Amino acid sequence: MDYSVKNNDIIVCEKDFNLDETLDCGQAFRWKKIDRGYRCTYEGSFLNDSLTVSQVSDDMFVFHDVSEEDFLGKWADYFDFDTDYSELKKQFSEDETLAKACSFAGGIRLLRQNSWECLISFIISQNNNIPRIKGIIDRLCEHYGEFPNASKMAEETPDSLAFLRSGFRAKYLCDAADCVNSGTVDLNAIAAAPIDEARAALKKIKGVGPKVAECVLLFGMYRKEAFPVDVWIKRVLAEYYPNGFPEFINENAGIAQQYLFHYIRNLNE
DNA sequence: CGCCAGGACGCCC
DNA sequence: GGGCGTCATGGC
Repeated sequence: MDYSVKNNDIIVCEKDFNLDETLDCGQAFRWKKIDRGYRCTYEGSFLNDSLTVSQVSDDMFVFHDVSEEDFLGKWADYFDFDTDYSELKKQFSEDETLAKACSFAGGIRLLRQNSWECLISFIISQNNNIPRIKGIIDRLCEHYGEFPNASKMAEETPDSLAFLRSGFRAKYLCDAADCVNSGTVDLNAIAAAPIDEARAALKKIKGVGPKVAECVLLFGMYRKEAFPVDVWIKRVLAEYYPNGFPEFINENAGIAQQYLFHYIRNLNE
Protein backbone atom coordinates (compact mmCIF):
# COMPACT_ATOMS: atom_id res chain seq x y z
CA MET A 1 0.00 0.00 0.00
CA ASP A 2 1.24 3.42 -1.04
CA TYR A 3 -0.03 6.57 0.57
CA SER A 4 0.57 10.28 0.64
CA VAL A 5 -0.62 13.15 2.80
CA LYS A 6 -2.60 15.98 1.19
CA ASN A 7 -3.91 18.76 3.43
CA ASN A 8 -5.96 16.89 6.05
CA ASP A 9 -6.49 13.81 3.90
CA ILE A 10 -4.59 10.61 3.28
CA ILE A 11 -4.46 9.48 -0.33
CA VAL A 12 -4.04 5.72 -0.70
CA CYS A 13 -3.04 3.81 -3.82
CA GLU A 14 -4.07 0.16 -3.58
CA LYS A 15 -5.20 -2.00 -6.48
CA ASP A 16 -6.61 -4.98 -4.53
CA PHE A 17 -9.30 -2.93 -2.87
CA ASN A 18 -12.84 -1.94 -3.67
CA LEU A 19 -14.96 -0.06 -1.17
CA ASP A 20 -18.35 -1.38 -2.28
CA GLU A 21 -17.13 -4.95 -2.27
CA THR A 22 -15.37 -4.68 1.09
CA LEU A 23 -17.85 -2.62 3.08
CA ASP A 24 -21.07 -4.03 1.68
CA CYS A 25 -20.33 -7.74 1.40
CA GLY A 26 -21.88 -8.86 4.68
CA GLN A 27 -18.83 -8.78 6.96
CA ALA A 28 -19.61 -5.34 8.42
CA PHE A 29 -23.04 -3.77 8.87
CA ARG A 30 -22.42 -0.22 10.06
CA TRP A 31 -20.81 1.52 7.08
CA LYS A 32 -23.16 4.01 5.43
CA LYS A 33 -22.92 4.86 1.77
CA ILE A 34 -22.89 8.66 1.43
CA ASP A 35 -22.28 11.09 -1.42
CA ARG A 36 -18.55 10.85 -1.45
CA GLY A 37 -18.02 7.32 -0.19
CA TYR A 38 -18.66 5.54 3.08
CA ARG A 39 -18.82 6.70 6.66
CA CYS A 40 -18.70 4.89 9.97
CA THR A 41 -18.26 6.00 13.54
CA TYR A 42 -16.53 4.07 16.30
CA GLU A 43 -16.60 6.86 18.81
CA GLY A 44 -16.45 5.53 22.36
CA SER A 45 -15.75 2.17 20.80
CA PHE A 46 -12.57 0.23 20.12
CA LEU A 47 -11.18 2.58 17.49
CA ASN A 48 -12.57 5.68 19.19
CA ASP A 49 -12.68 7.46 15.86
CA SER A 50 -14.84 8.15 12.82
CA LEU A 51 -13.97 7.93 9.19
CA THR A 52 -15.21 9.05 5.81
CA VAL A 53 -13.46 7.19 3.03
CA SER A 54 -14.09 7.41 -0.70
CA GLN A 55 -12.90 5.64 -3.80
CA VAL A 56 -11.96 8.05 -6.57
CA SER A 57 -10.71 5.51 -9.14
CA ASP A 58 -9.99 1.80 -9.46
CA ASP A 59 -6.95 2.04 -7.25
CA MET A 60 -7.16 5.37 -5.46
CA PHE A 61 -8.81 6.20 -2.16
CA VAL A 62 -9.22 9.25 0.02
CA PHE A 63 -9.31 8.91 3.79
CA HIS A 64 -10.92 12.22 4.63
CA ASP A 65 -9.80 14.48 7.41
CA VAL A 66 -7.59 12.00 9.21
CA SER A 67 -4.09 12.44 10.60
CA GLU A 68 -1.22 10.34 9.33
CA GLU A 69 -0.85 9.00 12.86
CA ASP A 70 -4.48 7.85 13.06
CA PHE A 71 -4.36 6.45 9.56
CA LEU A 72 -1.31 4.32 10.29
CA GLY A 73 -2.32 3.48 13.85
CA LYS A 74 -5.96 2.65 13.24
CA TRP A 75 -7.29 2.51 9.71
CA ALA A 76 -4.39 0.85 7.90
CA ASP A 77 -4.78 -1.98 10.37
CA TYR A 78 -8.58 -2.03 10.12
CA PHE A 79 -8.42 -2.32 6.32
CA ASP A 80 -5.67 -4.95 6.54
CA PHE A 81 -3.27 -2.98 4.34
CA ASP A 82 -0.31 -5.07 5.53
CA THR A 83 -1.63 -8.13 3.75
CA ASP A 84 -0.77 -8.75 0.10
CA TYR A 85 -4.12 -9.72 -1.42
CA SER A 86 -2.59 -9.96 -4.87
CA GLU A 87 -0.44 -12.84 -3.65
CA LEU A 88 -3.40 -14.47 -1.90
CA LYS A 89 -5.56 -14.29 -5.03
CA LYS A 90 -2.71 -15.73 -7.06
CA GLN A 91 -2.69 -18.77 -4.78
CA PHE A 92 -6.47 -19.08 -4.78
CA SER A 93 -6.62 -18.91 -8.55
CA GLU A 94 -5.04 -22.35 -8.87
CA ASP A 95 -8.57 -23.45 -8.13
CA GLU A 96 -10.93 -22.94 -11.06
CA THR A 97 -13.97 -21.73 -9.14
CA LEU A 98 -11.96 -19.45 -6.88
CA ALA A 99 -10.24 -18.00 -9.93
CA LYS A 100 -13.64 -16.92 -11.23
CA ALA A 101 -14.70 -15.58 -7.83
CA CYS A 102 -11.48 -13.56 -7.50
CA SER A 103 -11.85 -12.02 -10.90
CA PHE A 104 -15.51 -11.28 -10.27
CA ALA A 105 -14.90 -9.27 -7.10
CA GLY A 106 -11.21 -9.09 -6.32
CA GLY A 107 -11.49 -5.99 -4.19
CA ILE A 108 -12.73 -7.64 -1.03
CA ARG A 109 -10.48 -7.36 2.00
CA LEU A 110 -10.94 -8.97 5.40
CA LEU A 111 -11.57 -6.16 7.86
CA ARG A 112 -9.97 -6.34 11.30
CA GLN A 113 -13.08 -5.62 13.31
CA ASN A 114 -13.84 -5.68 17.00
CA SER A 115 -14.72 -9.07 18.45
CA TRP A 116 -17.54 -7.83 20.69
CA GLU A 117 -19.24 -5.89 17.91
CA CYS A 118 -18.97 -8.92 15.63
CA LEU A 119 -20.36 -11.23 18.27
CA ILE A 120 -23.47 -9.07 18.67
CA SER A 121 -23.79 -8.41 14.94
CA PHE A 122 -23.65 -12.06 13.94
CA ILE A 123 -26.02 -13.18 16.68
CA ILE A 124 -28.43 -10.71 15.08
CA SER A 125 -27.61 -12.11 11.66
CA GLN A 126 -29.03 -15.57 12.32
CA ASN A 127 -32.01 -16.47 10.13
CA ASN A 128 -32.08 -12.84 9.02
CA ASN A 129 -31.32 -10.78 5.94
CA ILE A 130 -28.68 -8.10 5.53
CA PRO A 131 -30.97 -5.04 5.24
CA ARG A 132 -32.79 -6.00 8.43
CA ILE A 133 -29.55 -6.83 10.26
CA LYS A 134 -28.36 -3.32 9.45
CA GLY A 135 -31.65 -1.86 10.70
CA ILE A 136 -31.42 -3.64 14.06
CA ILE A 137 -27.80 -2.56 14.55
CA ASP A 138 -28.75 1.00 13.58
CA ARG A 139 -31.41 1.05 16.28
CA LEU A 140 -28.95 -0.39 18.78
CA CYS A 141 -26.37 2.33 18.09
CA GLU A 142 -28.99 5.08 17.95
CA HIS A 143 -30.33 4.03 21.34
CA TYR A 144 -26.94 4.27 23.04
CA GLY A 145 -25.40 6.96 20.85
CA GLU A 146 -22.67 4.50 19.88
CA PHE A 147 -22.16 0.77 19.65
CA PRO A 148 -22.74 -0.28 23.28
CA ASN A 149 -20.11 -2.20 25.25
CA ALA A 150 -20.89 -5.41 27.11
CA SER A 151 -21.32 -3.65 30.42
CA LYS A 152 -24.00 -1.34 29.01
CA MET A 153 -25.83 -4.16 27.29
CA ALA A 154 -25.71 -6.34 30.39
CA GLU A 155 -28.16 -3.91 31.99
CA GLU A 156 -30.81 -4.89 29.45
CA THR A 157 -33.40 -7.63 29.43
CA PRO A 158 -35.11 -9.20 26.42
CA ASP A 159 -38.13 -6.98 27.18
CA SER A 160 -36.10 -3.79 27.46
CA LEU A 161 -34.54 -4.60 24.10
CA ALA A 162 -37.95 -4.66 22.41
CA PHE A 163 -37.10 -1.39 20.65
CA LEU A 164 -34.60 -3.34 18.54
CA ARG A 165 -37.35 -5.50 17.03
CA SER A 166 -34.77 -8.27 16.92
CA GLY A 167 -37.33 -10.96 17.66
CA PHE A 168 -36.23 -14.17 19.31
CA ARG A 169 -32.60 -13.00 19.19
CA ALA A 170 -33.01 -10.53 22.08
CA LYS A 171 -32.52 -13.23 24.72
CA TYR A 172 -29.35 -14.33 22.93
CA LEU A 173 -28.00 -10.77 22.97
CA CYS A 174 -28.60 -10.59 26.71
CA ASP A 175 -26.79 -13.86 27.32
CA ALA A 176 -23.83 -12.70 25.22
CA ALA A 177 -23.67 -9.46 27.21
CA ASP A 178 -23.84 -11.35 30.52
CA CYS A 179 -21.15 -13.83 29.51
CA VAL A 180 -18.72 -11.17 28.30
CA ASN A 181 -19.47 -8.68 31.05
CA SER A 182 -19.03 -11.27 33.81
CA GLY A 183 -15.85 -12.66 32.28
CA THR A 184 -17.38 -16.10 31.73
CA VAL A 185 -16.44 -15.58 28.11
CA ASP A 186 -13.11 -13.82 27.55
CA LEU A 187 -13.05 -12.64 23.95
CA ASN A 188 -9.38 -11.65 24.03
CA ALA A 189 -8.39 -15.07 25.33
CA ILE A 190 -10.57 -16.75 22.72
CA ALA A 191 -8.97 -14.71 19.96
CA ALA A 192 -5.58 -16.16 20.89
CA ALA A 193 -6.72 -19.71 21.65
CA PRO A 194 -6.36 -22.79 19.43
CA ILE A 195 -9.19 -22.70 16.92
CA ASP A 196 -11.25 -25.64 18.21
CA GLU A 197 -10.96 -24.40 21.76
CA ALA A 198 -12.04 -20.94 20.57
CA ARG A 199 -15.04 -22.40 18.74
CA ALA A 200 -16.18 -24.32 21.82
CA ALA A 201 -15.79 -21.29 24.08
CA LEU A 202 -17.89 -19.07 21.80
CA LYS A 203 -20.61 -21.68 21.52
CA LYS A 204 -21.15 -21.55 25.27
CA ILE A 205 -23.12 -18.38 24.55
CA LYS A 206 -26.80 -19.05 23.87
CA GLY A 207 -27.60 -18.30 20.27
CA VAL A 208 -24.04 -18.91 19.13
CA GLY A 209 -23.83 -22.04 17.00
CA PRO A 210 -21.26 -23.19 14.45
CA LYS A 211 -21.99 -20.49 11.87
CA VAL A 212 -22.02 -17.50 14.22
CA ALA A 213 -18.92 -18.76 16.06
CA GLU A 214 -17.10 -19.04 12.75
CA CYS A 215 -18.13 -15.51 11.74
CA VAL A 216 -16.92 -14.07 15.04
CA LEU A 217 -13.59 -15.85 14.63
CA LEU A 218 -13.16 -14.68 11.05
CA PHE A 219 -14.56 -11.16 11.09
CA GLY A 220 -13.95 -10.21 14.71
CA MET A 221 -10.72 -12.02 15.54
CA TYR A 222 -8.96 -12.12 12.20
CA ARG A 223 -8.80 -15.91 12.27
CA LYS A 224 -8.32 -16.46 8.55
CA GLU A 225 -8.70 -20.22 8.85
CA ALA A 226 -12.28 -19.86 10.10
CA PHE A 227 -14.80 -20.87 7.43
CA PRO A 228 -18.42 -19.84 7.99
CA VAL A 229 -20.86 -22.08 6.15
CA ASP A 230 -24.23 -20.48 5.48
CA VAL A 231 -26.90 -21.30 2.92
CA TRP A 232 -24.91 -19.66 0.14
CA ILE A 233 -21.63 -21.41 0.89
CA LYS A 234 -23.53 -24.69 1.20
CA ARG A 235 -24.65 -24.19 -2.38
CA VAL A 236 -21.07 -23.45 -3.49
CA LEU A 237 -19.72 -26.53 -1.71
CA ALA A 238 -22.41 -28.80 -3.15
CA GLU A 239 -22.15 -27.45 -6.67
CA TYR A 240 -18.42 -26.81 -7.12
CA TYR A 241 -16.66 -28.86 -4.42
CA PRO A 242 -18.45 -32.22 -4.17
CA ASN A 243 -15.12 -33.84 -3.24
CA GLY A 244 -14.21 -31.29 -0.58
CA PHE A 245 -12.64 -27.86 -0.40
CA PRO A 246 -8.97 -27.70 -1.56
CA GLU A 247 -6.59 -28.21 1.33
CA PHE A 248 -3.99 -25.73 0.20
CA ILE A 249 -6.53 -22.98 0.94
CA ASN A 250 -7.00 -24.01 4.56
CA GLU A 251 -4.97 -21.35 6.35
CA ASN A 252 -6.78 -18.63 4.36
CA ALA A 253 -10.09 -20.42 3.90
CA GLY A 254 -12.01 -17.54 5.44
CA ILE A 255 -10.79 -15.03 2.88
CA ALA A 256 -11.52 -17.46 0.07
CA GLN A 257 -14.97 -17.86 1.56
CA GLN A 258 -15.53 -14.12 1.22
CA TYR A 259 -14.79 -14.17 -2.50
CA LEU A 260 -17.01 -17.22 -3.00
CA PHE A 261 -19.86 -15.79 -0.94
CA HIS A 262 -19.93 -12.58 -2.94
CA TYR A 263 -19.55 -14.46 -6.21
CA ILE A 264 -22.41 -16.91 -5.70
CA ARG A 265 -24.77 -14.28 -4.32
CA ASN A 266 -24.32 -12.04 -7.33
CA LEU A 267 -23.97 -14.69 -10.01
CA ASN A 268 -27.35 -13.89 -11.55
CA GLU A 269 -26.76 -10.15 -11.90
C1' DC B 1 -50.64 -14.10 0.46
C1' DG B 2 -46.32 -17.26 1.01
C1' DC B 3 -41.38 -17.55 0.89
C1' DC B 4 -36.98 -16.51 2.51
C1' DA B 5 -33.21 -14.46 5.21
C1' DG B 6 -24.92 -14.90 6.43
C1' DG B 7 -29.14 -20.30 12.22
C1' DA B 8 -29.73 -22.13 16.74
C1' DC B 9 -32.43 -24.58 20.04
C1' DG B 10 -35.29 -28.23 21.87
C1' DC B 11 -37.13 -32.34 21.26
C1' DC B 12 -37.60 -36.67 19.05
C1' DC B 13 -35.92 -41.00 17.56
C1' DG C 1 -25.72 -38.17 16.16
C1' DG C 2 -29.12 -36.71 12.47
C1' DG C 3 -33.90 -34.87 11.33
C1' DC C 4 -37.49 -31.48 12.05
C1' DG C 5 -40.58 -27.85 13.92
C1' DT C 6 -40.14 -23.49 16.01
C1' DC C 7 -38.53 -19.09 16.89
C1' DA C 8 -39.77 -12.76 15.43
C1' DT C 9 -39.55 -9.65 11.93
C1' DG C 10 -39.84 -7.59 7.58
C1' DG C 11 -38.48 -7.33 2.46
C1' DC C 12 -39.87 -9.15 -1.69
